[in-house]
Amino acid sequence: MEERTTLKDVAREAGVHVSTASRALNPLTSSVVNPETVERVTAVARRLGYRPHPLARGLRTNQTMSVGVVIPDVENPLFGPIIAGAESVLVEDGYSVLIGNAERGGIDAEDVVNDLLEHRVDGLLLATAGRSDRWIADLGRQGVATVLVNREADDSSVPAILCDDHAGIGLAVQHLANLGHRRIGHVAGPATLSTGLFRRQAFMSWMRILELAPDENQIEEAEWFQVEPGYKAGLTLLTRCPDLTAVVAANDLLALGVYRAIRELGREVAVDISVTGYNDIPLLDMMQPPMTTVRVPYRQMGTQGAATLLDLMARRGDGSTASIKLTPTLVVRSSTAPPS
Amino acid sequence: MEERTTLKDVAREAGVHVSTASRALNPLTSSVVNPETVERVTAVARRLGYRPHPLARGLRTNQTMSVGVVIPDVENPLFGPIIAGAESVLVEDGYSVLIGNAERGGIDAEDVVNDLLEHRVDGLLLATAGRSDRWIADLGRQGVATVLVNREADDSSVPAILCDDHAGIGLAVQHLANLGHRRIGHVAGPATLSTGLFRRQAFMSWMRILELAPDENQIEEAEWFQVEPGYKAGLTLLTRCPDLTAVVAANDLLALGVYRAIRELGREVAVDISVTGYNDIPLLDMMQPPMTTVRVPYRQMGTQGAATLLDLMARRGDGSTASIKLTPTLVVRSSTAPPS
DNA sequence: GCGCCATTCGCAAACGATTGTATTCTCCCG
DNA sequence: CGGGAGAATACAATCGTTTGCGAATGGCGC
Repeated sequence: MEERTTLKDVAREAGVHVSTASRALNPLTSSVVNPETVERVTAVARRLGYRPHPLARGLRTNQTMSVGVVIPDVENPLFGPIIAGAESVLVEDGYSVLIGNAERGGIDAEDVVNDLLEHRVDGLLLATAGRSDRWIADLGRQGVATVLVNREADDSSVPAILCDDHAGIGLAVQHLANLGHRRIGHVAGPATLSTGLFRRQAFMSWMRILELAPDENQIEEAEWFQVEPGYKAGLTLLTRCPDLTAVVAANDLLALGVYRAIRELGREVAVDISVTGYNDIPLLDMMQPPMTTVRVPYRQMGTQGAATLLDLMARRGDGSTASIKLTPTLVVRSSTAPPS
Repeated sequence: MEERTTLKDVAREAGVHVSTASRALNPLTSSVVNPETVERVTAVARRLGYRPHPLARGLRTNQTMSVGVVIPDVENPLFGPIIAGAESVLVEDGYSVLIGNAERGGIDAEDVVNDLLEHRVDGLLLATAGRSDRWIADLGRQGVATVLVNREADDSSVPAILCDDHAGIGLAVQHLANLGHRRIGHVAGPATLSTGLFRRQAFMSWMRILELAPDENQIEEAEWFQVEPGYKAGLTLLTRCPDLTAVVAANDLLALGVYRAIRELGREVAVDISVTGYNDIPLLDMMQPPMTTVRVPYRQMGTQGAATLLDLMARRGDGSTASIKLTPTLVVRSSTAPPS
C-alpha cells in the first residue's frame, strides 16, 4: 500500500545528500549545516510527511524509545493509575510503554524483565511486589535505567518512588487515637512484601509514639492482600483480642475482609469497632459503611516514576539516584467513630 | 556493559558464514543447510547465549513483534482483565504489548493509534469506546491487522470480539420477570457508545418479547458510565415513574448510582426496588446489598482478541474476518427480590 | 597570490540481521 | 574423463538511519 517516505526521498527532493538531510533534521546536529539548507530540508520533510523509521534509528543509536513497565498484576485496580500516570508523561517525550505482566507468581518477574530487555527497552519501571530481589541491583549496575515504583530495594542503588507509609499509617493511628481509641489492632499484609512489612513496623512505631501500649499480639498477618485473607486474619485477631475497639488494616481489601469478620462476630462496623483501610481504591465510598482510609497518590507515583526515569535515561551513568517519598492523605468516611 | 553476542560471533565460532548461521537458526530455512551444521551452529548459539537483535531483524523483515493495545481509560478496572488476557496469549508467541491510553477524550484515539503505528506495531487491539470511527475502516484497508474488542465498527470489515449484549440484558430482564416484576425501568448509558446504545435496544427488545409493556418513557439515559450520572438518571427515572419495581442498569457503576437514588427517595434496594448491574466489576459482592449483575468475560475477550489478531497477522490479507460473540452469565446476589 | 582556517557538505562505514544469487564441491552418468 | 545436477555454503545487497572523516568552498590575512 502507501510507500513509506524515507530519508533518501527527502534528501533527493531537497537536492542534498542523505547525511546532510539527517543532520538537518536532527536539532542536535543541525548547527553544523547551513541554516538555509536546514530550512529547505525541513520543508521538504514536512511536505512529504517524512517520519524517521524507529527501527533503523534504533539499530544505529541503540535505543528504542520505549520503556517497560512491570506490574505484578494488571487486574489489580491499583496499577491502573500508575500506568496511566507514567504513560502520560512518557508519551510527552516520545516514549511508548511496553507492559510486562508478572501475574504468574513472583519468581518470574525476572523473566518478564528479561523479555522486556530482549525487546531492548531503554528503561524500566518496576512495580513488582517482592522485596530484595538480587537481580534488581544487577540491573542498575548493568547500565539499564531502572526506577522502582511503590516498592523499595534492599540495595538502594536504584531510585524508588514510594509513599511514606510511616506517615500514612500514622494518619490512621492518630485519627483513631484522636477519636478516643486506645486498644487498636492491626491486620498486616504479608511480610514478604515491602509494603506489608513497612506498614506493620510503622504501626508498631506509632503505637509506641502515642503510648498506646504496643503489643505484637494485637497484630495478625494476612496471607495475601485480598478480602478473604483479610477476613480470616480479622477473625482470629478479633477473637484473640476481643477488647479491641479499632483495627488498622494494611490495605483496603483487607479492611473489607475485616468488615466481614466483624459482622460474622455479630458486631457492627464503626459502632462497635472502627476500621481504617489503606490505598483508597475506587468505590470505597459506596461500601457500607463508606470506608475511612489513607489515600495514596498512585497516579503521581506513575508520573514521578516516569519523570525520574526520563532523567536517568537522559544523563546515562551519573545521576543522583534520589528516591522520592510522596505523602499520603487521610480520607475520613464513616467506618470510624468514637468507641462506644 | 556486557558485549552483546551477535550473529557474526556465532558464525565465526561455528566456522560458517553469517548467512549460513542465519539460515541454520531459522526453522523455516534450516532445511536448506546441512543438518550437521545446523546442529553445530545451534550449539554454538546456545553456548554463547545468542539472541537475535529485534531491531535489526525488524528492520529487515519489517515487523516489530509488538502489538498495540488501545484503551479508552487505563484507570477503568474493566480493562485490566482485557489487557492481562491479551498479554498472556501474545507473550506466548513472542509478541509484546505496547499500551496506548486514549484517556484524554475520544477524538484523539486516532492520535494514539498513529503514535502506535509510528512505532511500527504489527497489529492493533482496539478497545476504544466510540462508535463508528471512519479511520478504523481505513486502518483495515491500509493493511494494518486490527481487531476490535468490546466494541463494534459500523463498517464490519474489521473483526470484533464482543459480548452478546442482547443475551446479557435478556438475562437481567428475564431474571426480574421470573421474580414477578412487570414494571421495569432502564438506566441507559450514553448512546454515543456502542455499548450504551445496544443495551438500550436490547432492553426494549426483551420487554417486547416478554410482553412487559415496553415504554421509552421508562428509560433514562445517563450522561456517562459513572456512579454520579447513574445517580442523576436514576433519580429522574424513579420520580417520573414512581411505580417501577425494578431497574436494569446498563453498567455496574450506573447501578450503584441507582442504589443512591433509591435511598435518596427513602426507599430500599431489593426490598422496594430491585436493581441489576452489568459487567460484574470487582467488589460488587461487598456492596450493600451485594449486587445482582451480568458477568461479562472480559479476560476471555482479551485472549480471544489476541488470538484473532495473531491469526490475522499470520495470514496477511486473506482471512475470514469472523467476529466473535461471547456469552455473558447472570450472577444473582441480593439486589434483586420479588416485588413487595 | 598563496596558504590556512572555518564552514558546509558528501562519502561510506557502520548497526545486525535476512535473503536472492553466485560459487564451490561432490557425485554420478554417459 | 568431462560435464551437469544438486546440495551446501559463501557473497553481497538490503532495510533506513547515524556519524566519523575527508573533500570541497570561500573568505581572509600576510
